[in-house]
Amino acid sequence: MQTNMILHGDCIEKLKEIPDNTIDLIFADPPYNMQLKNILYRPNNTKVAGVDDTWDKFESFNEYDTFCTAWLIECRRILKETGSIWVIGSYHNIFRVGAIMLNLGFWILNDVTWYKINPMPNFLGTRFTNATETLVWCSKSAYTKKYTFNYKMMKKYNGDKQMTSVWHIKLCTGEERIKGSDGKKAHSTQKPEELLKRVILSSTHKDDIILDPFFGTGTTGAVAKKLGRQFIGIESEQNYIDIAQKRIDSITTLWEESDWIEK
Amino acid sequence: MQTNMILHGDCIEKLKEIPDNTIDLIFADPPYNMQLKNILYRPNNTKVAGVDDTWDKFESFNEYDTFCTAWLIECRRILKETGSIWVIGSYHNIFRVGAIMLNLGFWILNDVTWYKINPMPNFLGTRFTNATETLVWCSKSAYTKKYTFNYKMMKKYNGDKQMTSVWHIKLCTGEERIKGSDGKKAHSTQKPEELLKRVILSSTHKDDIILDPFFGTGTTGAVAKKLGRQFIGIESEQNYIDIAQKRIDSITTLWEESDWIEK
DNA sequence: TATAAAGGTGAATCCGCAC
DNA sequence: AGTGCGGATTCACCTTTAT
Repeated sequence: MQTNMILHGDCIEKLKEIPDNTIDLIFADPPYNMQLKNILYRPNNTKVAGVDDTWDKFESFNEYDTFCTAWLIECRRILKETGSIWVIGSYHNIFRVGAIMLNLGFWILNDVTWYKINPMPNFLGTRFTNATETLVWCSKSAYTKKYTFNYKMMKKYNGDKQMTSVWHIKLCTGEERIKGSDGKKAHSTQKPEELLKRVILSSTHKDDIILDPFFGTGTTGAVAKKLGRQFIGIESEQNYIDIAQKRIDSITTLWEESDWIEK
Repeated sequence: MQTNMILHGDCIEKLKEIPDNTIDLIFADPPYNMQLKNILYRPNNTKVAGVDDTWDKFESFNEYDTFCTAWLIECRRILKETGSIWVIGSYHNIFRVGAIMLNLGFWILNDVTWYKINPMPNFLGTRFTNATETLVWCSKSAYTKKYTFNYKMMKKYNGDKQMTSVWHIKLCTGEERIKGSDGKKAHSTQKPEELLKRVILSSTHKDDIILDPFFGTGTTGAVAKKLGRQFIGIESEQNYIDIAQKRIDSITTLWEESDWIEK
C-alpha cells in the first residue's frame, strides 16, 4: 500500500478505499460540534477567536452520531488485529464518540486526559476553567490482546515511572503554531506535536502505518515522519493539504532516539 | 419536604416519589457493572468478536442505557431550575452516561477530571496507569442560566486563582475509609470527602437540598451535614444504610468556614 | 547584550436585566 | 424573541518592544 501521502476528499469515501486489516494505528481528531452561539469578549473587550468553521457545524446530535458511526465503522474495518485507535475530543462530543465506539465493538484501553498547562480561563466566572481534552484509546475488540504498547519506552520517557493516563502538555502556540499569510492561525484546532509524539511512541513500532482521517495541517504526518513511521492522511480541504504537505516536506532530520528514549 | 434521611428501596421507584422542581443539587455515583465478564472471559473464544458476541454486548449495553435513562429522567424532573447535577464515572460507563444526559436535554457545564494522586499502578504493564475518574456537571437545560456556582469561593479555595476542571485528590484510604467488622472495606467504591466538598461548595448555598440516588455509605450526606446543607439519600442495600446512618449521626461539629474559605 | 515591560492568545457550548 | 446596555470578568506562555 502506498503511504506517506495525503488523500483529498470526503473522509468516509476515502476510508472505504482502504483494504481491510492494513492499518497499525489510527489517530482521529474529528469535529467537536461545539455549538458556539455568541461572541465571547475578554475582560479587555477584545474578541476571542472561537471555532467558527463550517466543518464543525452539524444540524443535530443525530446527524453528528450518524457521521461518527460511519467513519468509525470504516476505521475498525481497516485496523489490523494488533492495531489500535486514538480519538480526541472535548466534553461537547467525546461522550457521544465514546458510546458509539463501545457500540461498534471497540475495547477501551485508556481514557487519557490531556491536561492543558495553559488553558484559556473562563473570563466571566461562570464555570471551572475548562482545562482538558480527552483521548480514548481502543483496541479493535476485547479479544485482540496483542495490541502494540511500548510500556518500557513510555516508562523511561516518564522518568522511569509508569506513565499515567494524565498528560501535562502545553497548547500549540508560538513558533509551532502554523500561521497563514495573514499572520493568523492557519487552522483553528492544531494539536501540539508532543501529544502525537506520545500517541505514536506508545502504540506503534518503527515503519508502522498510521492513518489520520482528519489530517488538517498534518501534525500526525509530521510527527510520524520524525519518528520513522509511515502515514496516510485524509483531508477534505485543499488549503489544509497544501500547508500540511509543505510542512512535512520541510522536515529533513528525524528525531534521534536519544531525544525521547533517554529523556 | 422532609430531609436529612435515607430512603430504602429501588432507586428509580424512590425518585418517582419526589415532587417536581424541588432539589437544588444531585450527586450521582451510579454502578457501572455492565455484566460483561461472561463475554470477556468466555473460553474458546479468543478470536475476533463474532456476531453473537456483539449482540450479547449490545444487549448488555442496552440494559445499562435503559437503567440510566430511567433514573436520569427522574433526576431532571425533580431538579429546580437553578439546580444542577453531578455524575461520576470511569471510562467503563461515563461515555454512555454522558451521551444519555445530552440526549435528555441536560447541558454540560464542565467535565471535571478527578486526578488521583495515588492511583493503583497497572501491574501488568499493559496500559497507562488509569489515574482519573470523570465527573460531568450539568444544568437542567441550555436555557437555565441561573444555576448556582460559587465562583469566588472556589477561586479563594484554590489560592486566589480560578479553579480548573482538574482536581488533584487522594483516593479514599486510611482513617477515612470505612471498614466492616471483618476489617475489610465496607464499600468498594467509597469516594473521598474532599471530592464531595468541592462539588457541594461550588454548586449549592447553605441549607440547600442535595439528593444522592446511590447513597452507599453516605459520603454525600456526611459532607452535606458538615457544610450545613440538607440531604436526601436513596439506597437499596440496608447494610449500607446502617453504616451511613451511624456515620452521619456521629458527626457533631460542622466544618468551620475558615477551614475552606481561607485555605 | 541583557533584562523588563507590554502585548497577544488559546476547540469557549462564559451575563442579566430592561424594554 | 430580539436588542441594547451596564457591569463584572483572566491564566500561562510566548513574542515583541522598550529600557
